[in-house]
Amino acid sequence: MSSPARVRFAPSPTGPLHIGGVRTALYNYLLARQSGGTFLLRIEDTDRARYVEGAEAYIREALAWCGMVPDEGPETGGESGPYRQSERSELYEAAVRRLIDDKRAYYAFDTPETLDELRERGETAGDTFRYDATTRDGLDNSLRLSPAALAERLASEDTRVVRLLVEPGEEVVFSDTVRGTVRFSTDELDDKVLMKADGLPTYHLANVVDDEHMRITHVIRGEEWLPSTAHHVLLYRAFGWEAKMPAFAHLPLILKPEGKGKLSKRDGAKFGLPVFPLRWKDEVNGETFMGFRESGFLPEAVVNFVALLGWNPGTEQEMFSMDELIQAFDLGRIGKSGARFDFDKAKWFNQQYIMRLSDRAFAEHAMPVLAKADLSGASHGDETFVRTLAPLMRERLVTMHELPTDHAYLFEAPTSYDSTQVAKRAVQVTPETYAAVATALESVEEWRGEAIAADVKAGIASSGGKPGAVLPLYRIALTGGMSGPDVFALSEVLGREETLSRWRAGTTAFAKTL
RNA sequence: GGCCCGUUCGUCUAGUGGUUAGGACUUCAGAUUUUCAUUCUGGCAACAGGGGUUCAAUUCCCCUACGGGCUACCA
Repeated sequence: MSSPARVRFAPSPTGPLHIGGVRTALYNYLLARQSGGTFLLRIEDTDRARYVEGAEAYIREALAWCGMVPDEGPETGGESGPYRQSERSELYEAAVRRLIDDKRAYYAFDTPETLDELRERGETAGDTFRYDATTRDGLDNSLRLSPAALAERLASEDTRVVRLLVEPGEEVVFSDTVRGTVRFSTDELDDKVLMKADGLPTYHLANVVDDEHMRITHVIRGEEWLPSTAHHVLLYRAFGWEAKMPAFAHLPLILKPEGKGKLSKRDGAKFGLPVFPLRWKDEVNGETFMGFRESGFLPEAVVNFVALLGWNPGTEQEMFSMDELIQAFDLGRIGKSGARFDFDKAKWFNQQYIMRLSDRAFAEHAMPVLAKADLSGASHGDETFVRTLAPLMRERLVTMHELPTDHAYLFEAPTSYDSTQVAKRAVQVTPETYAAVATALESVEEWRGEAIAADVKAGIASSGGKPGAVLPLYRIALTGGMSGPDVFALSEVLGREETLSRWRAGTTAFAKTL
């Protein structure tokens, strides 16, 4: 076991956390738990324009649902707080001042419009404009200003940003736990903005400063950050923190179920599947995105599924509890290539977890789903009743959602019958047999599956009926169709009265079809 | 376009300088279940292409192709 890791999950509250974010959080969490370390949540809310109300609460709830409660964070507090970047401004200001004093950063007064224009012009000329050693001298920044001129400029109303001074001709080399040695030439790196015109830091600055101040040991994040890691290394270097820089691990991205590109929130609607842990409603345009939770998924299944997207233990084990994941997880075994989001596999995991639920847990998971379902009668609100359903239903549900939809007959009498099946069987059955079955049901001594089966079959035989025709009808009378659990076990949980009532209603209807 | 990263069955992946290239999902067939599901058995199905290095490459190197990411005063 390694020394205690201090890791952070650092989302930006610009919307709901999608499944890729869940995985990033999970890997951080696993490393923390495995090493006896600390998992912190840091909210990177430095972009005021994209800030979304409710996103932070969503993130917290999603993490909690998945069983990952941060040890430190905006809610829980901790020794490294505050945990929202918007509340840490002094730290960034001090850091930036230090960089400027050390001539590792400078003020730039160029307006966004000027820069846009330069970029556009570059594009038409066939090359890319970059704010760097080759261009900075011709731009509006403090590098060539005398101290007096700069002071005057700073006192003015002009907007200004602070940029990192990147020296050309150097090589930035760092080691990534997933990718190995990665190299960048500073010739390719631009003078990244560190402090925006609104006085808030950019991701790059805030991230490095916070990771240092929070004594983060491992930065585990998505692959989209790999290119900018070069800048981050430069920042660590500029601050003199390079020796205690955290280890980096850049995770491969999660790709769309089909087609090209990384998974996006639109893919949920496009493919009719959830890509978020929890449902999310966009308050601005009213759009709703489905969540795994609301789609009837168990958090354990989602965690298990997501854990194996890009990581594997090297054994053939696929089912992992959180504790087992903590035991088995290994940063070094994370794959390098992007993993496609395979919803079929997610469903399979869910089915596996539902099968392993105790009767009680089954009912606990089913109740909220049933409460929202449009079902008549009261049985679906009766937890004791729902618990008796567990042994019959556990092995035939992929998600809990199917309980009130595909298996509504558990809670209410069927409103229609599978007519082709009925037509095929009803001609082979006499009214005497229908009556004999009803009598048998009435006289079953002990209302239990085996006894019901024995008596019903005896009734059919005594009336000269064919079991092969009657039994399917018995099922149809109870459920409306041809699928579902063992009919006699079902009869048992439904109770004598309900079973009889459905049988009578069914046989009446069957007789009419002749 | 530039930079960086990647490429084993349809999908997630294991794996090795010499293997019948393994597992899981999906799918197909069969058995069990007078239903469905589960379970079991079996089948289809992969080392992107081209050059090297080597007695031997899926494995090591190079190139190409393809895929992905980044290229914002967004993260």
